[in-house]
Amino acid sequence: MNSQEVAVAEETKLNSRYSACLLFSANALARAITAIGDEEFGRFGMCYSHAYMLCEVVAQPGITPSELSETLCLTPSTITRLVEKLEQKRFVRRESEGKRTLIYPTAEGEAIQPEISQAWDRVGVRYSQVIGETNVCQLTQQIVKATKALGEPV
Amino acid sequence: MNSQEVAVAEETKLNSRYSACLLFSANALARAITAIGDEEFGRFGMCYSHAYMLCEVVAQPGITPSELSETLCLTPSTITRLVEKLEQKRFVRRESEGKRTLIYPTAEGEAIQPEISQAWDRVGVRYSQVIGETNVCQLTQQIVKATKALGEPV
DNA sequence: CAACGATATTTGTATGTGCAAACAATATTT
DNA sequence: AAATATTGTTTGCACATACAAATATCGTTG
Repeated sequence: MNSQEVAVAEETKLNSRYSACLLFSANALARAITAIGDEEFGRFGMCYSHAYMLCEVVAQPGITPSELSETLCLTPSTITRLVEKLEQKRFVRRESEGKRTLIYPTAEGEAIQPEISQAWDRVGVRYSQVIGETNVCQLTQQIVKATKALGEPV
Repeated sequence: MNSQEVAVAEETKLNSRYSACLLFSANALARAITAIGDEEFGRFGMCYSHAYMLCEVVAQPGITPSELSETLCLTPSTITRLVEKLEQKRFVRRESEGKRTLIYPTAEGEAIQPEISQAWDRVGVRYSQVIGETNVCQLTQQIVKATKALGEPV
């Protein structure tokens, strides 16, 4: 909290400021972390979601959008858009099977996946440098816990 | 981590999976928290950023975009867009002063601000219900710390 | 087996956000 | 005092994401 925020906190309830703070810092953290990711994956013309998605497709050829939606914590429609982009870059291809869609890596996709993995490693190193290795684990665990709690029915 | 992710983790380096996990869960958390906020502020046709911005403008009439950018952890261009929307809703007005722009609340803006504050309270209550009161504080502190660390020059 | 409900995916539309460039005004240097 | 650099704000463009509606297919029930 900066001095301005503290001043505001005195006028209103501290409790609500905390919520505001959590909301903002959670988004700010996500943006800051994403920035590091995008910096690494930008050279492939990807964002972190594409990068993770490609790894999943290589690891599980024939994976469906629904499964990806679950794994990536993203809406099916978002998955479609991400797959489109990856398809346009010739890293994956789609195959219709009934009402489902199976997603397979192309040769190019398989070829580039190791580089993507290396980029993930670099991202990890950079997090640790900035946040501290133990903090990364703690933070991740706490965030995962909170996210799970929020994901459950209220 | 679900069973699929665990399987993947065994194939690649665990370390890099942790980074992936942090990146994703940070974004997932931000989305989940934002969803609660938007639910409360949606009735005003606002997102949480508008809501917080309006509170800041009421608290500090004549605040500039730069200052808001600092407080809200958002890019100046984003601030411009948010102010435009708030202006269009007649909650704030802009006044040019040299190269700066001063933002003032309108009467409507001042009138609605208490309702917004109440919405912030409700958001806080809902967080506590789901995540747990003590966890909210811990999580917020840890996130703020990490965000600050990431904001500093590397 | 035909009809209807459930599930999987895609498309249309909208939004918050950021980057880079364009302005506009102030500050600094020569 | 003129030229140049710096600072503050806005605009153009792009992107990840979500929601709601439209399709398409599958499963189930009458």
